[in-house]
Amino acid sequence: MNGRNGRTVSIPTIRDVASHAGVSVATVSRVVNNSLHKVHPATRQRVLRSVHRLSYHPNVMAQGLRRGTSHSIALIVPDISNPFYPAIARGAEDVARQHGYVLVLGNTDGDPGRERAYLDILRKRWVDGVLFASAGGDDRHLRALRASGVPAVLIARDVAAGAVDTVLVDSYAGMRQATSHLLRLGHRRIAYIGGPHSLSVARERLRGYRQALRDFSVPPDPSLITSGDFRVDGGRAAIRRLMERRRLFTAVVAANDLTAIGAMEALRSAGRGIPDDVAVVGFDDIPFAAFVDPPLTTVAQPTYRLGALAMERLLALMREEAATTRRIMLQPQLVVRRSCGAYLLAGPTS
Amino acid sequence: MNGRNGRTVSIPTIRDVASHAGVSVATVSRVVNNSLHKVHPATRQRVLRSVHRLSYHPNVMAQGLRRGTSHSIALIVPDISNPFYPAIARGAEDVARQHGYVLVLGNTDGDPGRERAYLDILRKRWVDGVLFASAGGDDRHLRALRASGVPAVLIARDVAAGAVDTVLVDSYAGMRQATSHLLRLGHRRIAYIGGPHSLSVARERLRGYRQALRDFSVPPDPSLITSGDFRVDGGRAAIRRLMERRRLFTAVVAANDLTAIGAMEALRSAGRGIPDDVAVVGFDDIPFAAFVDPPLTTVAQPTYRLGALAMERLLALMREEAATTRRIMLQPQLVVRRSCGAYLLAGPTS
DNA sequence: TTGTACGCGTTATCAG
DNA sequence: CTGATAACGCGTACAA
Repeated sequence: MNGRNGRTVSIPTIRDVASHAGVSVATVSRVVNNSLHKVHPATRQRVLRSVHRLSYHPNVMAQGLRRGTSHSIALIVPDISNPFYPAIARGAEDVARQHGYVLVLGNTDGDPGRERAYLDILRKRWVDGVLFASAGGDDRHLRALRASGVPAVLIARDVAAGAVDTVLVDSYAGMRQATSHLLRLGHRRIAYIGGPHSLSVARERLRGYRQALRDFSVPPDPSLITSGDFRVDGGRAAIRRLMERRRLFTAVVAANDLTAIGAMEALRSAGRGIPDDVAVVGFDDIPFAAFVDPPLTTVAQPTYRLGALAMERLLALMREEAATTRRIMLQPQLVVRRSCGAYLLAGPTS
Repeated sequence: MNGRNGRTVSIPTIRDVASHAGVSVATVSRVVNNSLHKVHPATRQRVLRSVHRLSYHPNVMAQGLRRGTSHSIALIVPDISNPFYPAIARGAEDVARQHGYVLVLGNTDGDPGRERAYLDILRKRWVDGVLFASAGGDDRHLRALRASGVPAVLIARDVAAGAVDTVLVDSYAGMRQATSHLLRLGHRRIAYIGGPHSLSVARERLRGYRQALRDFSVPPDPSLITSGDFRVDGGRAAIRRLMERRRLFTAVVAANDLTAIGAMEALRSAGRGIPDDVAVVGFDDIPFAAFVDPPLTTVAQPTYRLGALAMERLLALMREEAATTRRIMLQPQLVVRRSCGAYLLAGPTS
């Protein structure tokens, strides 16, 4: 009887192995843990054979109780069904699994209360580390996390307080790259539809747009800079505003993909061609730019790598190889799907 | 010292609470576990106060070791970055969290070896239950799982052997509904682009198409029934084949969204209008039908509910309320985004 | 109604 | 090199 559902499958313990091999539990433990403690090769073989014979696996719970470790790592995101996160989760899980850890997934909807609650739960569960995609710029939870001593890596979001490891995508560089592409194609009057100013990614993207103009010595026209809400409606509304005010532009840069889709829609229904007439650029966080019509050139974010790298960093932290806290910036990449100059780029939009 | 990273935050144990409240550990245990064992109201209050005062939380590891339970549930999917799964994960996690469980996420890429390996890991970890989205029709792992006594619920896939609880979306009904809609609009020559015959969902969808024709007394034309690969290319190729052979049709039903997109593309580049000329129907598993141009009417799968329901069923199973193994079929819903008769429907495509 | 003491399976310390 | 044994924190017979 092992307490599992009435089934009476007797799972072998370290003691079973010990008696089967005719040694003590201590020796078995030393063997299975590759302890630096010397153990006679012959004995080791005997033990190993018994382990295999009984198909013994150490009880993770007991190990955890003893070592204060659970061999599990949490990934906390606002919402896994937001298309920005699944690839991150996949990257993180792949690396975790390779290192013998399992991934615990938590959704917070970006609600600070739920974020805090989850962090509490994880502490209770002796999670060995946390990958945290916070929603807001609020860093109090991080402080708490830090204080509790659980290694943590922040992903996809920037936080003012620099005392925590971070892995994110370079919004600034991405948008600079996208805007430069339009400029190289000859566009000079490029409208910008940004995101909410409260989000650092939105601010960074705008900065990238501005820098690109500067690079090409094009004076920025404030009347072409408007902002949306990272949703389709925002893009639609922004274009309508621009057209009502009779602004002239030959291209549009949108702060994310949904905004770009809204913009394209509004442009089209106003009778302007895409992309013969107007080039649209967005910053996409949803991997479906290829299926939009017309298919959009995309500055894709390396979300899988982001997850994988963050996990690797976290593991390093857990091994105490964390000499100093780092801030890792991944570069998004321009994926040209058509030559005419319409794009999408990507970033979390919640 | 609690073994966590050298931090010396002393986490209170049940003994701390006991001494703080001036009672024995047994009493504390009885209180925090709402044991049926009688305990004096006054004593209970004292204990509760101490618990709160010290912010005591039972050590999950120790509980687990003692009770053979981990308060965690695994969700095993082929690939979380396949857009069909994130909403399922979200639904499952929401329900799990409400019941005090955490969700462990695993990706198998549909590889039987990896599926098996993961199931092994989970057994070792004393996971309390498993939500399993197998890739193939292979049910050996399920047998193994079943044999190990871990409660399990199969999701999104059908499996021949009926001895396991299953929650899935009714592919047959969905496709019948979609096809009927086209028939009601007056279409009679409706091409069908199916999925790989090895997948039961593909077979079910074809069956739904056929039934709809029968419902309307339209004799099925075998030359209009072709098959794809659940990818964009398959849809494209299928349409080209049909047109090369000069088949006449006024509508297309595709077995999934990507196929439908390919079909639309091929139709358009052949100079046929969408949807004025041809109505396209797919079965979509990727929630972006709204962003395709023209936006597609969709028979959407209730993936969130699928995850939530499966988790609820699993919890019932774990509470041994599983009188008999059940097979729960969720109905997909037609979401009409345009009146003209172009659609997408959804299902897992891996 | 409350308390004592054992065991869950491991690991680490200390003697041999 | 090996073995006995004391924790780790909790739940629960059993005794009081």
